[in-house]
Amino acid sequence: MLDLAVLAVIARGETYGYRISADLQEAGLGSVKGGTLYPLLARLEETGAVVTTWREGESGPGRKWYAITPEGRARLHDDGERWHAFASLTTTLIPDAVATGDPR
Amino acid sequence: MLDLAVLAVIARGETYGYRISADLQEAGLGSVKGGTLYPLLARLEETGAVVTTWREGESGPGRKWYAITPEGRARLHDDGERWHAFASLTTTLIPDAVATGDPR
DNA sequence: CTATCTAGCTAGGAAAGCAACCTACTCACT
DNA sequence: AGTGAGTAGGTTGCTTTCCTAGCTAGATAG
Repeated sequence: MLDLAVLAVIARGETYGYRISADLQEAGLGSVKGGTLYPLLARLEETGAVVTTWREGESGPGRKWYAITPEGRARLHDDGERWHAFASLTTTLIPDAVATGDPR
Repeated sequence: MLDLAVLAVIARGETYGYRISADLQEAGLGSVKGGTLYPLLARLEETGAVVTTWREGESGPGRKWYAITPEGRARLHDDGERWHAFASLTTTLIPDAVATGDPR
């Protein structure tokens, strides 16, 4: 699922790992740790959802830039819909149950 | 997360493992396997979210009935809200990104 | 008497996340 | 000159979760 969120961030424009982490945090998804993010990004690259280019930093260390591919965009679209369907299902199932037997 | 869905099903009324599995399937969450469900139910019981009573079957094998506790209901309420918030965040993040750069 | 359905459970392995740690570069302050 | 903070990338090892596969056992149908 996090894969999807990261892919969504990359889809908004070419970016790099450290900033993706900051963006996710800002979006309210909490701090995604390095041990989570970098293996995840490597998976996205392996499966062809993104491509990377290394660029030396004018100031600070070099950055690995990630750009989404057409395959990545297709995956974002499809998995996004499946995620949406799943989220809808659960968010109806759960409050229903809370209401059903809630004796307050 | 599945914990939450199972807890939601139990909250609708006392039930047993095999039927929970069928209910989840019917709800559209796919078939939850025994190797997933029974350890999960054991966790729910260990953490006090549910209590169990064993009843011999009039027809067929005995069944272990699961009933939700007040603690379980509180957890369903709290975790349900957190899940809802999370689902809302992601479902806005993802279609936004799909729309942003979609060049069809 | 075997097959199938109901019902519960275990064992083993794969995947994902997390905490902790490491490298390396830049800049500011001391 | 040295220390610390911030930026940026990465690895290692642990734990949890889920799945596949299998087991036990009662009831029922062929």
